[in-house]
Amino acid sequence: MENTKKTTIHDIAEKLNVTASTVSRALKGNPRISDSTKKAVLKTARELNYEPNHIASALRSGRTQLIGMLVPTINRSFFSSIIRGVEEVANSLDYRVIVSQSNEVLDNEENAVKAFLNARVDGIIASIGKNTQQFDHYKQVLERGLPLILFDRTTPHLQTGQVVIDDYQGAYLATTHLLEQGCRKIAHFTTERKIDIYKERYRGYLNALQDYQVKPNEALVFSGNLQLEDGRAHTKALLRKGEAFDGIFSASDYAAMGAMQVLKENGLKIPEDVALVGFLNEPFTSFTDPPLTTVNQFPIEMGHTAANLFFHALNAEKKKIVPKKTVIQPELIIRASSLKKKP
Amino acid sequence: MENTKKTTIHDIAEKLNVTASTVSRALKGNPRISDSTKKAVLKTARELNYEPNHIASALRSGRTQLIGMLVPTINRSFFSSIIRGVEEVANSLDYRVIVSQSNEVLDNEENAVKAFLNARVDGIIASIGKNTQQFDHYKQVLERGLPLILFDRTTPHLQTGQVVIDDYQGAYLATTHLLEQGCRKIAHFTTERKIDIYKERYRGYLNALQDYQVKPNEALVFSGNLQLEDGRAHTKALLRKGEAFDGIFSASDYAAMGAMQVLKENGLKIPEDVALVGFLNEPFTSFTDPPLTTVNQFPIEMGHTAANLFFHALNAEKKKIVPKKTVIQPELIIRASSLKKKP
DNA sequence: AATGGATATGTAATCGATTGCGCAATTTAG
DNA sequence: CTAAATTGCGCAATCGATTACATATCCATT
Repeated sequence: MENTKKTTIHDIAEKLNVTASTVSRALKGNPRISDSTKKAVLKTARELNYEPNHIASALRSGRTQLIGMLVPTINRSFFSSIIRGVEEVANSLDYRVIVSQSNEVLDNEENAVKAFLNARVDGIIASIGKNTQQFDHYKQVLERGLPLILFDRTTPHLQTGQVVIDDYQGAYLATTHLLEQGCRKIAHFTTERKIDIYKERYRGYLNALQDYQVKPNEALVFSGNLQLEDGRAHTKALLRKGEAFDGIFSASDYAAMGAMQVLKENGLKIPEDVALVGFLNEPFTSFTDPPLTTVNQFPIEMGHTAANLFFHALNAEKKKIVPKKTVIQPELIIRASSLKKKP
Repeated sequence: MENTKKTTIHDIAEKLNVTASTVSRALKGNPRISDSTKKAVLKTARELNYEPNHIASALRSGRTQLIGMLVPTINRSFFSSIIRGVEEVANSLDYRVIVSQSNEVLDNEENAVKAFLNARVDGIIASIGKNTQQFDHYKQVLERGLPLILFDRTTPHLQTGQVVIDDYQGAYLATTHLLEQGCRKIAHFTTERKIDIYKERYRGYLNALQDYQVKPNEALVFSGNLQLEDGRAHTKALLRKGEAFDGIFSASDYAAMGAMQVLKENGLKIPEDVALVGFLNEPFTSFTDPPLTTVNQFPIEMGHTAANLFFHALNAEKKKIVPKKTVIQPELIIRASSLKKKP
């Protein structure tokens, strides 16, 4: 209904016999404009159902109020929760979030960043691909002076804001918990991937063992892709080898789930025979039987933090702030899969 | 490196001694430009590392290459998968996707739509809130002549493109499957919500019973919010009442999960004593014990379809096309929770 | 009365690309 | 060989808001 034409500041200006610049200033609360005209402008703006054209504003001012957000996979709980967290903060500040996914492919990653830049986003929040070793596309972002915040999957090759959880601590908590439950032969599922987070989890595992005077056993450490099938294969290998084990700390919930399946198929009791701990708090972990003990990464909070860092960097602009790195402390969610001693 | 200044079509024009309009046309492949100048333009564009400014283009042309996507909750598997599907198609056509979430709150929904319009998106793909009964904000989108595609949660109050799954058929398949497994006293978990999809599932349930000459029993139908706790409560109520039942078809996986928990807690065997079928194919359903039979809604494909409808509507523009409604056929995923007869 | 300084608003360029209109130059038709 | 059509490109306005700079008015100061 009403006019199909959108009203612009010129329409308001005409109606009030002032110029568009006055209207623009009035709408922005410029102190050089008298209160009376400000009021009048606001009033007719409302009457004419004025809505600012962000595109025109963006062209002139160079600020689009858009954040480009790049994740490996949109439809994975961890990432979609982070998107949610970012969206919540961005929305409250009248910013909007463009999402793209890389599917862990460098080419997609580069194209997405380029598309973001062409869309003239005000900055980028991203988690880098598993196999990405080349960071020129991100460097371009920084060279343009745009804020870049990395989360979860970060790299030391980029001097910029980062949000990660303390993977070491998460793994340490998980392993310590197994040790406290009486486990002494604890297997670990990890990956060869050159991502720091898995190295950190491995380190946490080793240090926990050390702190309990348990000698690490290389035969209990398995490397793969941390998917369900990997967990199944590792567990079968463990059983086949006859290597004694009474606990498994998997760096991924999926692999832990694979272990749970194979253990149950072989008539082993969880946690009595083998206690099990995963990592990431995937939504399914509370629904397994027994429910899976895991490490919560607080993804929504991670999204909030990433967004806050983003806006901090955005406001600092040229002031050359030192890139901030925020480390979120994980939480061990203890469920039945590892709880031998009833409290 | 290089210039910090972005190169524009004017820079290219200057270097070639032509005007910006010629450059613009050349880049767009306008047939009125000779092949030789086109080649020259392309060449220097590459040399100068030219990247088009979408904002400027958007202001003049009125097309932003942006799609506003509104979902109730970003971090739910069903919705994030649809976002993924939309993003895939949009990306391949050089469109970008802005996401927002309503959290099922009308106010958020209205604000998100308004924000999309202010960002001058080329159209909107949305799933309406559970409690939304007021559609003026969507009508404004249509009045502006922008494409609006609704998915999953739709309404007859809006004449526009829609993508839904055949909820009736999904429920019919599910219930028929239980009947074929020998169940005759099948409970149903549903909701009072005024959303068509649940009514359709109820209808599918009833019709399947009818086709098998099973008389519906009102005492076996439970209405709630379809969350885990609701499923638990309904199942406990069933057991308490002593109402005999040998199967449950839940309109949600979460409620089905609640049922599974309570049944197991009460020493009942699944599927021998009670066969169980859910709806939605939540990721956790394959990890429960026993794995949960459920109905696949093909969310990624639904996203693809929504995006395709969107672009169809976008290209049709003023040609006043009849709003298309696409119905996706669901698939029953049969797992151990309902499989009494081993095939 | 002349000068200075606020205060309030106007002028016009600008952001970068797009596009209707116009006009040469060249080709084709008759 | 001239008129008409086509080809290739320039001119300039435009999208809507922003902003550096200029200007006008009014009051206060000396």
